[in-house]
Amino acid sequence: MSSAHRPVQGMSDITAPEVRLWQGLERAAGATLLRYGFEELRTPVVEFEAVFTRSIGETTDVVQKEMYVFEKGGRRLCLRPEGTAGVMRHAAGLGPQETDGARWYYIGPMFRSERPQAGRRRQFHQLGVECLEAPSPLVDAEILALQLDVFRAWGLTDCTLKLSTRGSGADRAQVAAGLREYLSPHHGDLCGDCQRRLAENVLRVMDCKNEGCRKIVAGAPAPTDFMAQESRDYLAGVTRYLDDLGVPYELDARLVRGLDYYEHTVWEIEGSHLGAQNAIAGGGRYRISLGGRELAGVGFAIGLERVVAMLEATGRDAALMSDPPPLAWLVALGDEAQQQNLRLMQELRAAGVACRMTPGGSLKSQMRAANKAGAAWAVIRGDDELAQGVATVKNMASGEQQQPALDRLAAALSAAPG
RNA sequence: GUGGAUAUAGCUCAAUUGGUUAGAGCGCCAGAUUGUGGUUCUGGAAGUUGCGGGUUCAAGUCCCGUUAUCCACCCCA
Repeated sequence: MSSAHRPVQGMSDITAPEVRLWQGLERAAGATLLRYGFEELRTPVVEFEAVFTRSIGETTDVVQKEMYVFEKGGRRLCLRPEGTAGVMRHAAGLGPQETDGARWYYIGPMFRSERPQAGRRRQFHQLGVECLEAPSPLVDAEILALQLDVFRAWGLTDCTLKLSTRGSGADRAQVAAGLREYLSPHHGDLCGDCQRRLAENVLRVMDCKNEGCRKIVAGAPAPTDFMAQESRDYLAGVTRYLDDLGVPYELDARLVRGLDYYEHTVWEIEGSHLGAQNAIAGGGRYRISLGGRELAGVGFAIGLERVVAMLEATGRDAALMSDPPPLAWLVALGDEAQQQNLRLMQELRAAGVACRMTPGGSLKSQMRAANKAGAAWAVIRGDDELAQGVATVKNMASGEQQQPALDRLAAALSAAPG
């Protein structure tokens, strides 16, 4: 395996038959999203670096060490590491009457320069939605219901919704200060990572897998204890609507969302059969200032590689894949038949029949090619057929043969193979 | 960015304490009395053992470096 024919580290080709699963995912999700009034928005993969640094946060790992940044024409550009910021960049260029109540979804590749592992690629794909309606627990609940509806459309019902709140911008400082106050006396007992987190991102300490840290964290006050009543009421509103809709969820005060723009409702969806990276989606309410406009919305992003992995691990991938149409394989005996088959093949395609041919070779090798490709029919023509104006049609599964006239050939091949 | 494991034919894997020309299964290609695929039989092609150095009479095997893959950490979908 030389590097000449290998993709870049952490990026991969998606080939048949798996690519048909990807097509099925898009189809099923698109149908669900349309019922919620979402339109697709396709934004560029390349954006100005500032689009992300300003919204995701200068100090986040995504910005500091994971973005593919480059300079072109004196401008700092980058490959998008996530979808929300680009959509908000688009929205910032519109007037309020165009963004108010806007509902967009996107699907496409994102790029983060991390070390690949199970469920983590440098180029990965997300399906996300952004909803710019006026902030309300009702909208948050609806978007959560939508997300689970998308998963249901994919046949994924064994997912766990973990829900929490980040509070308002003002709350965040209170939470961080409150948790630091509790954790600081235990500084020496925390793991090395957590000693660093204590200064940089206290919430992450709550999420640590280390045994000793977990014990300390177990006695810690909940982040919500440091939030304003208003923020707690907002979360209570979301859960009330979720209860009403019969949407199951788990409140998880230790849930951490890494990007700066989140406020209030945040969530994560955990899948199964996935290894260490078991979150298949994340979302929340956010507030982003770009181009002089402040935009508030709620949305989520689904990691499609992880969804694909889960579908494949649980054997539910086949249900989403549409079978390719029955294939007719044109087989020629002799140059004259070969030449006429090319024209016949185009006529059959125009009539809606999927077909291919082998550009030469013995009858046996052409038949072998037909079999290898999984063709439903072999359409054989030699001097006899040309003279009689017919084609010999062999059903590859049953071995049965018939000889329809050429004007009835397309009809014969459109019928389901026996 | 850090750590562990791995790297031999298209694929999955062998190859004794370092010892002839690196093998097998599957797959691929061709043939088995003139125009028929799959099963069977016969034959064939296919490898700079990831790459580069080193040790040795001798390296797929030992040592160093490097690249990639897988897994985990940090972080995140």
